[in-house]
Amino acid sequence: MDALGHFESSIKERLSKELTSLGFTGDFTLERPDHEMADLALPCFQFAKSLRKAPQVIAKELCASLSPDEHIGKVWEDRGYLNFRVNESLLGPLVIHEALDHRENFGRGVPRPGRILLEHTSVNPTGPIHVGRARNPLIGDTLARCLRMCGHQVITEYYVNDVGKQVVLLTWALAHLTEKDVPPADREKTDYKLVGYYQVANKLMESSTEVAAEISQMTQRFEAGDPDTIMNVRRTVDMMLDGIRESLSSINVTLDHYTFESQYILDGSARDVVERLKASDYAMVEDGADYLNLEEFGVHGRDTRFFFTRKDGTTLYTTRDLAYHLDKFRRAEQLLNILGEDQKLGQKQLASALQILGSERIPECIYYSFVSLPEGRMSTRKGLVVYLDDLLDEAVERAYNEVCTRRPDLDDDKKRQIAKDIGVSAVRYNMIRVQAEKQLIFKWEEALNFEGNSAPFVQYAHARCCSILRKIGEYNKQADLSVLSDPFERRLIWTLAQFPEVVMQAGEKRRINMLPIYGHELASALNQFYGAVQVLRSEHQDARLCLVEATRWALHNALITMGIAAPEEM
RNA sequence: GGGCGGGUGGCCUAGUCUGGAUAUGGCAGCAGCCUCCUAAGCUGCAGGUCGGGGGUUCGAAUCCCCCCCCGCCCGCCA
Repeated sequence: MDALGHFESSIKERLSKELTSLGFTGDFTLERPDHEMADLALPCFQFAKSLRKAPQVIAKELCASLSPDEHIGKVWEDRGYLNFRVNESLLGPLVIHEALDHRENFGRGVPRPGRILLEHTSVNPTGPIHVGRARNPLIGDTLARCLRMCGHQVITEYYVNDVGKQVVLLTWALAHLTEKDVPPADREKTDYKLVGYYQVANKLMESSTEVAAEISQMTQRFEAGDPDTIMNVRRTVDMMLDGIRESLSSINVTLDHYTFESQYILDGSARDVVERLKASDYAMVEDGADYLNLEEFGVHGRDTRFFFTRKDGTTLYTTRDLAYHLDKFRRAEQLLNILGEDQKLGQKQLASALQILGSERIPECIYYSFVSLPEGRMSTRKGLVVYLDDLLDEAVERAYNEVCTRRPDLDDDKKRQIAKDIGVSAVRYNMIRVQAEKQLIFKWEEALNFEGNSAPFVQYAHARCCSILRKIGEYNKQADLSVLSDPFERRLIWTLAQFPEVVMQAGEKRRINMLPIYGHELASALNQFYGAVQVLRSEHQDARLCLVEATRWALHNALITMGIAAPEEM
């Protein structure tokens, strides 16, 4: 357990004893109020009824029976609350040494059993990734980092949609068209180039019955499981994926595995799912097409019918997704999916079908709302779209201009490196700082914010720590830390002490937006300390250096957990 | 029509699961702070019917009911 946890549980235990002797048994809440007020607080209103005493009286009685000890620094009563100040002469040294000893691992949880397979991104490989879709990899990658920091073993995976008319059409296009048939691409990247081929082929298919027939035949061969056709399409998709991977990599997202949907046609497991579902009590047939009746599973109205084959007997996307989930459960104990909010019904149906198939586990899903533009929903066809690559370029360029005006002393390579660290991070931070369910309207000025609640703000605080530490070189890490007692130092220590708990909560509750919130809070505490307290050449230099370095590690680790660079200079 | 999710100062947002003290920050605005460890910073001011209405409670942004607004879904597509 982390330092703060020891304090909290010790105080809670003592309270529990005192409450029992007053006649109260059961659970109670101990809260962390605003730090100005107290470190921990016990609202005594919750005991008033069963003890038949006024809250103020209870608080006073508890206060009288509790004296400061190893963990309690101060205890007092205030309008029905029992307030605590933790024993700061113990907490400070404990937390600071914890950070100084563990450095990159400060805040890391103990290893936990069981593998988590986290599926994220999984965008259809039909074109470059746009900012609407980018929310998925950013949430997924950040959650993966966070869970790993918590001590979990996490495998990340992209489920590649290489089945369907769109990708077949694209494959046809690559076989029958050349560069001169298509308009020039916006970028020298495969995902941009392929879009032109797709558009031209799509027009051809609409105007020519011959082309349409060829594509239809290809699709049929594909669904019949013809290995050559499937591998051919897969090669096309892989080209598209190269471009997507490049974009993901530029925002610091990489995935462990890519699983192709067509695999479940090739290996017959989608067929197995069909056979097993057909044999179930919930299976029905309409006009040759099979479906499940999910009325018993709480799926209402028209949605109760969940089709898993076409009338020609071929499998559907959802059937293959079932095979995929059964496969995933063979590879991991726990499944996590990051999905757009449009997938909710499908996942409900999928979970029901998994139960029918006898699976004891279902995936846990995290849904996010779509990112739209002020003009409306993003649409490639309407040209209402902002590509991730363009956003990143713009962010890095703006960051470069900022670096040039602020740090003319640096050489150009250094400036470019810092610009990249800052620009990319600003975009990442802004996407993950808002809870996933909230709908997001993309605005350039917000996405490129470098001040206030932003990545550069947190990075800047980290760079400030590094700058101080760089100037001093060696210092005495065994300095007496009890001298750290002014309000800014105490505030910083208190915030620092929260870090392990924040990582744990962010991971376990799947609320990664706690990370940027905390990062901002810690950076803010450091900046206030920095403005008010002299470190170098001060009376308490070494003790303060310990605090600065401890803060440096917490900031560093918070940034890395968010997938954000932690530059030592900016 | 049904289901799910969101609604918090001009704008963005935390807190809602697990009810508690003056509702968290940021942006924009106004007023200050660089002979001193990086001013991407700091200090101060101003700005709020927590969508609306009922209810439960000693106490509601938080729980329950009704309503309003916004988003998403309701294909033998993927």
